[in-house]
Amino acid sequence: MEQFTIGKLARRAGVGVETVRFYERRGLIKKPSVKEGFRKYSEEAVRRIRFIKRAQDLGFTLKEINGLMALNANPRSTCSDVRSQTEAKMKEVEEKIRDLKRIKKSLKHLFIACEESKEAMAHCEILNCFEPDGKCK
Amino acid sequence: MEQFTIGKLARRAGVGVETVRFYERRGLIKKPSVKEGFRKYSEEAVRRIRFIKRAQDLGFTLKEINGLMALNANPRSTCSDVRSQTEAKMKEVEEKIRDLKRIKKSLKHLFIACEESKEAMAHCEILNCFEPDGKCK
DNA sequence: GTACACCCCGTACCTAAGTACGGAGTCAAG
DNA sequence: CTTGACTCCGTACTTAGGTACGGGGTGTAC
Repeated sequence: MEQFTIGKLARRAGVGVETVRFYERRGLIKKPSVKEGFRKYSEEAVRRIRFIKRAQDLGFTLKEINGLMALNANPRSTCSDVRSQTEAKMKEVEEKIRDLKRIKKSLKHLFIACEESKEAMAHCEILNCFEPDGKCK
Repeated sequence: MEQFTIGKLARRAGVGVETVRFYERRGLIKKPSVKEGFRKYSEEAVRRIRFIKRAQDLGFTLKEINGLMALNANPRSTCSDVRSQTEAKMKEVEEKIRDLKRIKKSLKHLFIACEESKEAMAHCEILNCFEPDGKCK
C-alpha cells in the first residue's frame, strides 16, 4: 500500500501542506504516526480531504463536516441522520437564494432609477438614501 | 438643529456605539468635533449610517460602500459611475445565485440517494465520497 | 560535501465586520 | 456627595478558514 508524505498528500488532494496540518489540528483528519520523523498517509487521507472539499463546495462548514464524519465513524448512526443534515442544509441554501433574489431585484431597481448620464448625479437614486425622504426601496 | 451624542445616534440608527466608533475609524462617517469632550452628531450622521446598513443589505462590503460615498463626495462623478458599480454587484449576485442553485441540486441528489432508513448507513451516498469510486456527484 | 527540496513544530498573521474590556472623565438626579 | 448612566481612548478578542514565518532536522543528487 502506497504511503505519502504530507507534501504528496497535499498535491494529490489539491490543497496546501499547511492546510493539511490545519485540518489535522481541527481533527478533520487523524494525525498519522510520525514514526520515522515524517507523517505517513494512505489513500484514505486523500479521500478524506477530497470529501472535505466536496462538502465545503456544498456549503457545509468545517464544523458541520466534522459532524458528518463523526456520523460516519459511529456505527449506530443511520442514513436518516445524514438525510436530516442534508435537508437542513438544503433549506439554508434555499433561503440564501431567496435573499439574493430580493437583493438582485433591489439592485436592478437602483440601476434603472439611476439614469445613464454624464451629469452630476444630484438625482441619482442610490444616493438619495442619504436624503431624509430618499425613496430608497 | 438637534445634536446627538454617540449613544443617541447609535440608537436612532439601529447600531451599537462601538459600531459607530468602528465606522469612524474606517472613515465611513466623519469624526465630528469632540469639543466639549463628547462627539456631537447631526441628522446627517443618522442618514449616513442608514445608508451603510442599506448598502450592506444589498451585498456591498464596507470598502465598496466607502467607494460609493467617495463618489458622492466628488462633484465630478456621474450617475454612470454609480450605475456601473451597481451593475457589477448585480453580476456578482447573479453568480452567487447560480452557484447556490447548483449546490441545491447536488444536495437534493444526495438527499434522494441516501434512502430513508434506520439501518447502518454503509450505502449512504454522501459517505461514498470516501470510497475510491464513490459516485459523488 | 554541499546545495536543494522536503519535513518537523509552534506561533503569528490575514480579512471582514464588528464586539468587548479596562481605566478614566463627566453629567444629572436625588 | 454619591450613584448610575453616559462618554472618552486604545487595545484585544471573536469566527472561519486558512497562510506565512522562523529555526531546525533529514534525505538525496551531483
